[in-house]
Amino acid sequence: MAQVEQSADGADAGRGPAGAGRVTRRRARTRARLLEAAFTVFAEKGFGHVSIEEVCAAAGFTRGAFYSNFGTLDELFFALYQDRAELITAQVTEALAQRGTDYDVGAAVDRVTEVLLLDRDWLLVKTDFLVHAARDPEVADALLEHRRRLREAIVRRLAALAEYSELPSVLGGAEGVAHAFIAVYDGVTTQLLLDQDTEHARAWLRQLLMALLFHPGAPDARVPDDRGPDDRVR
Amino acid sequence: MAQVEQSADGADAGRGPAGAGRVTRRRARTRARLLEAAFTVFAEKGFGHVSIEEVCAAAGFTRGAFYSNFGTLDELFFALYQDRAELITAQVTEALAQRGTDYDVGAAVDRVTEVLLLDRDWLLVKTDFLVHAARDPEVADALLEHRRRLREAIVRRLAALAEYSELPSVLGGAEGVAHAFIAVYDGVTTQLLLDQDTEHARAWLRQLLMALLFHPGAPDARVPDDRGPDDRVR
DNA sequence: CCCGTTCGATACGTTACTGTATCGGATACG
DNA sequence: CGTATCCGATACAGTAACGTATCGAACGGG
Repeated sequence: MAQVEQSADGADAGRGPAGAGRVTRRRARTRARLLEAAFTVFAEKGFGHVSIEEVCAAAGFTRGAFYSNFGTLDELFFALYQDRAELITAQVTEALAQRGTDYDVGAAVDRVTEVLLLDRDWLLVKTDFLVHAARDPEVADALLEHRRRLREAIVRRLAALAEYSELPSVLGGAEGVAHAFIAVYDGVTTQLLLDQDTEHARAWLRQLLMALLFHPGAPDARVPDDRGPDDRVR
Repeated sequence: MAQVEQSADGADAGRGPAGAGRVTRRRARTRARLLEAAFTVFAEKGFGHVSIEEVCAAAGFTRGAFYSNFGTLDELFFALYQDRAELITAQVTEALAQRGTDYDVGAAVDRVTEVLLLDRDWLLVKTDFLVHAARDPEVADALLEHRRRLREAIVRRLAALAEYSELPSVLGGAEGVAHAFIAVYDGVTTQLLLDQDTEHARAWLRQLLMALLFHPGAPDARVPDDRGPDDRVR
């Protein structure tokens, strides 16, 4: 399914005879309510077991409101993910940025895991979205882009850290470490979705990240090739 | 949804007035064909966007065959996962076991990643199942049990390895390393689902596993608590 | 305060899929 | 080879959700 509509503000995705949409205020509110309701319903039942009607009912609307704002459920899901992902990215970036008081990575790691693992509903929706993206290249691109931004934030922080502490070379510098971080995060998320033990997941994630970070750069460790890990679609 | 039916052979899950089911031969064949078809269809569209009719059509049956063998789509999905998971577990166990010629972990790692990352369809279905399990404790238990078996196989291999090479203590011995392996595997899987680059994923997984494995056990690395990672549901 | 525009509710026809009940052919067994 | 049983196909009724077209009310600019 094509996911166009990256107009500046992101509103006016539905139909609208307006070529250049007149904004309107109420519209934005109902749209927001729909997204909010969709988040709840998706988290509870999972995308794919949710009907348009259900979302509308949860938001206190009828389908009329939906079709006025979106074309398909996919489109709504996409918008929903974009919104939330942007939020998370901002939070993580901020958590990584605030290093006024301490140069201790541990604290930064804690702040980030807090943001990333706290909301189970978000993890559920995010995973649903992953499954969705895995079958649609356009959606996958959006998700990869989101991950790229997150990774960049991490890389920036790592670069700062590298000034006084060496990064493990086995993984290929800051980029590699950031990649590893995200992989580990994804892995811990998977486990958390199953055992529902947030505290344990956070502790475990912290442990893994620290282990990766303070891996003494054994120069002779066998690496399969010298190509740095990056995102390449197809 | 309750997932009972763990009768010895696994057949006779549908209805059947037979208290102790007469096996029958044809039944098993159609059941297998249904599962096979379901796998394909699920991989392509994702569970949740698949109707009973679709599965039946793909298998060359009508719904009569389905309702004779299963009660719900969930039930079929569960059976499907069980079958495949068992297969994978066996393959991995075997890949880990065959160490006659070499004591090089690298080779073992390669064999395992081969099994685990080769089949994209399986990854898709598996992730779908994860999403499903995340919302149903009974299903989650089954998945966790599968992961436990996999982990055990890894632990056995690591124990053998530990005889002549020390394992990193930061992660908490063989159990911890095995946990970390699985986390990393899950993480790489996520990335692979998005970028579709199997070769890269395998190389990257290998690199991460090796890094974890040969992490010199820095004894003073901060660990959040001394509790070893394990599976606790709820 | 008024009027044109926009938005969401309502009504309607349509479709896809469900679950059950029944039937005829295949199957296993003596 | 005959027969009781099993199993999958078929027919049927019912339902939930879809997408559209239309209408009245809220909205916001003048």
